[in-house]
Amino acid sequence: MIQKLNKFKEFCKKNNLKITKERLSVYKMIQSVHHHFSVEELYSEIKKQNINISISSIYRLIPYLIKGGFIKESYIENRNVYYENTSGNSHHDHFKCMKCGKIIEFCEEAIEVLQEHAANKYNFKIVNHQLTINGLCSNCK
Amino acid sequence: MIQKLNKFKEFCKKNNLKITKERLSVYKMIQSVHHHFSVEELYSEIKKQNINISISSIYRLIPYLIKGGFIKESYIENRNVYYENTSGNSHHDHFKCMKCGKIIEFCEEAIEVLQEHAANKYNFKIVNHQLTINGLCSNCK
DNA sequence: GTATGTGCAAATCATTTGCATTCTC
DNA sequence: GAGAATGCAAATGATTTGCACATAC
Repeated sequence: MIQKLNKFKEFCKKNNLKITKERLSVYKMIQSVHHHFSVEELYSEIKKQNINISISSIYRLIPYLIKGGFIKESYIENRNVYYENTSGNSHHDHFKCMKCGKIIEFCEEAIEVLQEHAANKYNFKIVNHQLTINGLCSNCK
Repeated sequence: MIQKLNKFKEFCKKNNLKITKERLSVYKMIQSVHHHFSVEELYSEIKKQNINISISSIYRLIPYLIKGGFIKESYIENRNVYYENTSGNSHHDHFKCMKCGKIIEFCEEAIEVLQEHAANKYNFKIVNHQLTINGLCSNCK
């Protein structure tokens, strides 16, 4: 935990970002949220703890958190962008039920291998990917 | 061509949608656009042909076109949703260069097979999917 | 002390909606 | 002729930005 916090502090220093209580509170919240979150959700969670912060500060921090590899864009629902903590359990993709809206995570190791294969053909260097499979979940189909 | 147009007309009838010149002009434009398009782009293309239409009418038609399987959401760039004509060449996925923004289409048949495999495990019925691989293209890496 | 970060309120911008008018069937 | 579709202008809602004040280093 402390190690992670230090990693974040290091990152700030390297990028000439000042370590402020606002930034720390966002970072800590991201570590404690176990699934996907939108900026709006982060904001209200932090507010619940009576910590003062403006939503603009969160928006301003997000690009740095992505750049530093702390979070990544996970999927987009309606017009809301959802992020996820990258340090969580390994990579996964999503099934999204078109009827009830449920999001199911899954992991299929072999898909990643094929992606590498495709990327090589195009001389493309993969950084990350997003795969969302739309359809009907077991309850709705 | 005519066959396709008839397919659209059939669809309208089945769904109690009136066949208007606005809807036809949108449909025709979608058939003639060969790659990805946003609503804004569709709108300006149609305008270029001196056809009168309001952008709201396009927005109102999009959900039906998706429901009817004529187009599908392809990817989201910044805050713009891009669609593609589903009747075009077979399914493909996208590489997106994080530096220059270039979008490269690719197709890796075997990935689809693995998706089916994963879906079976979860008793999930696949309708479609979106896979975007982010990274660096050959010029930028 | 200076440059950077913050909160706030106003601006953006894609998309949606209300409503009066105009069409399709 | 009735109900649906359209265009327009105004509303929405997530995100961004300008600016005066506060803070980190």
